[in-house]
Amino acid sequence: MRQSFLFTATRREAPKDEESTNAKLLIRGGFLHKEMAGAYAFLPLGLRVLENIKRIIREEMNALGAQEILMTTLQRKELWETTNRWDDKEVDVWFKSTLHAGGEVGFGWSHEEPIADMLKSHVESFRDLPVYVHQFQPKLRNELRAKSGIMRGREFLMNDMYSFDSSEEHHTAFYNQAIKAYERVFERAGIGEDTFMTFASGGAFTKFSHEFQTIIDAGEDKIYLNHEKRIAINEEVLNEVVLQELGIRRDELVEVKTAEVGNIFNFGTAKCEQLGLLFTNEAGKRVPAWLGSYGIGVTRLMGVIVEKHHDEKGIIWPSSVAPFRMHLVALPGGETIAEKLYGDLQSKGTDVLYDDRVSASPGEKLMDADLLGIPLRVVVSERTLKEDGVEIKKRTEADSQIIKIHDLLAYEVI
RNA sequence: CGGGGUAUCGUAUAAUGGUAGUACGCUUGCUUUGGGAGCAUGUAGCCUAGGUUCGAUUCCUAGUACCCCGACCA
Repeated sequence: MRQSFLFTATRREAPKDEESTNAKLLIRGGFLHKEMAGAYAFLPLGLRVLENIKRIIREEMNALGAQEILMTTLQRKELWETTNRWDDKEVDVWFKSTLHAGGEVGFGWSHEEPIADMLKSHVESFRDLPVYVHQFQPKLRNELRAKSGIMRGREFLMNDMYSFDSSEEHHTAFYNQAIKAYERVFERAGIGEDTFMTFASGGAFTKFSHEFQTIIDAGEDKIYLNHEKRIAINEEVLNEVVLQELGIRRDELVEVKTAEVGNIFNFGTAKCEQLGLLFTNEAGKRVPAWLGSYGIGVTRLMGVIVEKHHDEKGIIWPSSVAPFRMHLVALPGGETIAEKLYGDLQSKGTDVLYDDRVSASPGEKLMDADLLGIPLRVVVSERTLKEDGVEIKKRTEADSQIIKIHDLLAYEVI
């Protein structure tokens, strides 16, 4: 893409109404537009990043055998009443509205109920199970306080997956596979090293749920972690019994601040029983399915990546989620060759942003390149052409090098 | 929802009970070109409603919006 074509502007200064690093940098770079507190629009560059994150998640969920669906944002009051979760006293994040035609609707903050209910139309027998479904759904939550940029919004994108199994054995096996899949997602998204599966409170159905917590200063959670053993415990379940069960001593754990990027939850058969998602088993009996619920805050994940990967100059995208793999920058004297290279790179299929702006000064272009954080910067200028070359510099590194022009096309962009 | 704070050109900010200034941006022109170029030129602003006052962007009250801490959550 030509940068002259991109309608978004970069900003020298962060908006005064943003405190969080992720929002400051993403708005300065033109990735995001703030619509209101807790609601951000994704502009072309931001959308590219978001789609890259979604692609990683989608691939891993597909590999688990989950089929992608898209449920509705509008939800039925009656359905949520069956699980006693319509009342604002039970769920305090509901956005609700009334229909002109009469009746009330809710805006989806979760989709466990609608999905389980929907499956009643499709699951009759043990032969129909397992069913694994996932979706990328905007969630609307009437939070009392939105904060931390896209790490905690009133409107955000979630990947939620649900597993319906016919037996505890199958259910547990899938649950454990899902843990691995989640670890791969965070690894691929560039935060694997600092993301830990964390034992958290399990609610009414099981002892534990499992959270995926990323160490980060801007985090809202506190966990107790043993790096070597990679055991992490949310402070909400930290007690002697749990420590003993996990075979770890309190003094082996350190307290760290984290952000929760994922959560997986075992509902057992209770939720399906409540909702009447029953199937006929081998013995001809009607029994409830085993339900697992698995969430990744996709937009939060993007925020966490920025919090994790930036410096004072801007964002440093992991290449797996970067809006482009290469940033081709034409500086004075290099315009003609840069044009040609852009054409060649495009025909080769390289994912490249080309700074062809004639109005921007060299300094401005270089500052913008750092701010946008594309992994590989390629500068073409009079200076590099004297050596019959282009300058390449990784965003993660301070030093640049000159390579020959014809070598650029063979350069493997990672 | 409890507590604290803020609101001034597009952005970031300053000052002021009586005429609102600066920087960046943007316009136009000339000169420039490897870390947000220079000179000139033009452009554009006091959140809303009440109150106090001869007079309010400024003081007071309320509202609204936004930020932070807490509580709650991907």
